[in-house]
Amino acid sequence: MTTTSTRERIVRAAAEAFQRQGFTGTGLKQISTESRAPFGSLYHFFPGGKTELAGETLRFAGLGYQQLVEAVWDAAPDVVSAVRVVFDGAAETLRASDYADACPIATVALEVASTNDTLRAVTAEVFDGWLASLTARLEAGGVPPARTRELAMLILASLEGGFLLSRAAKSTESMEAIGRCVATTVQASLDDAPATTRKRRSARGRTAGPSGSGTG
Amino acid sequence: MTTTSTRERIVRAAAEAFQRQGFTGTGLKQISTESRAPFGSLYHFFPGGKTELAGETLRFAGLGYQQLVEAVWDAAPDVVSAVRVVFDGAAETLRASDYADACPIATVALEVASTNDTLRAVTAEVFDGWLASLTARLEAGGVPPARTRELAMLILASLEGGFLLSRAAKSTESMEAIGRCVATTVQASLDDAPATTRKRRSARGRTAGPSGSGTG
DNA sequence: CTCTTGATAGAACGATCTTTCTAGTCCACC
DNA sequence: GGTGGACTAGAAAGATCGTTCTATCAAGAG
Repeated sequence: MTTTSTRERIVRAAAEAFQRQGFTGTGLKQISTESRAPFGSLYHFFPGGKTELAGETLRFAGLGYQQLVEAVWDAAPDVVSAVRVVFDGAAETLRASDYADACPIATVALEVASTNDTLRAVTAEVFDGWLASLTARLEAGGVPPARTRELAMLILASLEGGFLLSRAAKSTESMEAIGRCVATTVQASLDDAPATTRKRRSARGRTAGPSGSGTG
Repeated sequence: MTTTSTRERIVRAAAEAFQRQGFTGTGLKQISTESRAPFGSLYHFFPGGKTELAGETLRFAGLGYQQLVEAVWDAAPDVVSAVRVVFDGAAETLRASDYADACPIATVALEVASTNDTLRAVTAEVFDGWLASLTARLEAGGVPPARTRELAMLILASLEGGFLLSRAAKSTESMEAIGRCVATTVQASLDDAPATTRKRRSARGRTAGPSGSGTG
């Protein structure tokens, strides 16, 4: 209990702080306070200091967000409505948190891209994981294999860009509009596919139903 | 000469530093050193301190990037190739700068979104200007007015997301793939348009020519 | 000439940052 | 039942941060 508890509280508090204030904008003292962990414990669990803590935090938050998106995606009846639900969910999260909760690693990723190669590599790993997850789901949903990876990149980039624009404007208009555009593009990739490659769960006229079933 | 020189050197040095290291990651001392401006001059020209300097820097860099994109866009023969050229140009800039030069305000925008409402509002203004510029150019290029704004949002968000993914991965693969996807989507919006609304400069089979003419 | 004003130049200040270090506490295990 | 290792707790150190302050300089106005 104790073993996971303090360490996990630190990582969770760090994830939240890094997400909202970035890497350099977050002090270890704040993490110590908000996690109710003694200051010395930070360096006990993460001897590598702030960089090691941030690395672990990015992996933790990255995996958590991936699982969240996967749960929402897999509950949707087809890839097109999955895209819609993911973007609408992102918009809802933004609204509910007053535009504080967005991508847990994008802010840090941009900050460290040119200043800390260790952390940059971690963010690249996380994004790669997300892309692999999206690519697999697109292919399972009937998107032609030749297009799954570039569409996964489009979805992820648009989502990240949507977070950026929505947070700046304090409005989810862009996130919702972008979601519609991307959903249309994914739909088009299904229409282009030869009929033989289409699989179940492709969207044919049916609109997104309520996402009642699934992992929740 | 002297009047603009020091002040402008400060803003330019700040723009570069903020772009690469973010807001909290950049110290005033560094800006003073790299601009070869006396430290006192920073507070002479920007009595509001770091926030005022950052605000001016964001507006300056935002306008500069807008004009750069507009020049590239307007040199293209149609909207679809304009999108391609913009994304390819972004990829080229990333490569040429070893993934340091990307969007001049995205990093700061994410950093300050939840911590500094003054600067957040400035970033929102800049993005609004970019969106207005893109929207006008899409409409002039024959995109149905009902879709220009959401497509402008898609283009901008995808470009920003492309910068994020490309910088993290130190590869322009994503930027290029995303550009192709977005170009296809814009093309589709032209195909959907009733023939009467199509204007000159719409892409019909012709591919992107050399971008010889224009503002340069 | 003096006075004024915009700009230069950097010292000083208090706060905060990351890292390191030294104790003290708790508990499992020999 | 004492001993070792994991964890707690926070002080100390050394650097850097943003801001403020004073002093100097250059040049045009009266």
